[in-house]
Amino acid sequence: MEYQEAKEKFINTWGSLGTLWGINKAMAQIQSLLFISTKPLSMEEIMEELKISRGNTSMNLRQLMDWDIVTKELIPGERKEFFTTEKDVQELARHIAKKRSRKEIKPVIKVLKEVSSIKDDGSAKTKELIKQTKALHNLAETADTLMNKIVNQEQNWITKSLLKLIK
Amino acid sequence: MEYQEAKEKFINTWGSLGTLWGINKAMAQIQSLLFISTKPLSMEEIMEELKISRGNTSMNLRQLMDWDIVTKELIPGERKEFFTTEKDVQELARHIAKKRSRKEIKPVIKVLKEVSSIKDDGSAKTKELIKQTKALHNLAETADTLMNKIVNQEQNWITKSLLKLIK
DNA sequence: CTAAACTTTCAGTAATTATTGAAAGTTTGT
DNA sequence: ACAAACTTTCAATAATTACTGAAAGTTTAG
Repeated sequence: MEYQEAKEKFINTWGSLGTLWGINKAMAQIQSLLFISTKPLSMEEIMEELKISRGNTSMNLRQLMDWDIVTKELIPGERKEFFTTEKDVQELARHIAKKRSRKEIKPVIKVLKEVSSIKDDGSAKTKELIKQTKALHNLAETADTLMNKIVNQEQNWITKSLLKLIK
Repeated sequence: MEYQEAKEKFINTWGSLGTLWGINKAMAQIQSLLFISTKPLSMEEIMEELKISRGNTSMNLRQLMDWDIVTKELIPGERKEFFTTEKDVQELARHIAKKRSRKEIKPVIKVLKEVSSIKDDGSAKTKELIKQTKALHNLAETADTLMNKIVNQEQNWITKSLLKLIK
């Protein structure tokens, strides 16, 4: 496989994976393009490479910056803006986990807590609702905590020793 | 909050979470309905409760069964089919993790391996592609392994001791 | 201050994904 | 074997989500 083919394969695969997990394709592709680029890229270059419009590029770059995954790079003497992505996969994972945890998981955990805290009126239906949402609340909280801890670099020794332990 | 309100809140929240993570709403809602039900439900009952069509119900039930999350229950004397979901959250998580790992993560890991194995032609671009996809491959494999191990009940003692360790 | 160089916004449109409903298919009791 | 009771399939349609392109906005150099 040649460079160009490998590059396209990577960008496409990453794009489809994104789609499957609720991340839009263009966003995933822009990120992956930056991820393997040797230098910061301008909007022009991204548009050209991925064959997407200016508007689309702009909006998705913004969201990537909002996720703290992509940053603007100002190159002296250049008027255009250039973009880079976090190149360290650990950091990358950390940012994504943090964002999705805060914006998606935590609110659900909150609802689970509320629902599982309704007054037990003694009926079987209510008992079941409480029991099951409690279990789910517990699982969600555990998974969320675990994910955040694992992905947090300061505690990285845990990950390492852990992996040795269970692999 | 009364039972009915709590129930609706739970089903809706779960449905939206599903959507966010690439699982369709009806599917997530059917599962959550069964999850808090005290008895197996018929297609009729599910349709009625969630206000969705027969076709939609049928297709999503099939997919849930395909994921081994929902099973048909044959009730003696009844001609209709009834459905139940796995009630144990650990089991539930295990089934979902297993399925998504096999169908979505593993294929991506394979591509990452291929791409990161291209011949190094000495150019900076190629070197970067190889380096970055290798790092990603490594992360993806680690995360996938970890998730599967954690979620696998046989090794559950690990999860427990792990949680004590890091919480 | 002005114009060129660039970025953002957003209404309109396209693409994708989910849902319906009715016809076709299947199973079961008699 | 027949028909009632039920489920599945799938073409049509609706709903959602993503993308475009051009107008509006912003920044910078002179």
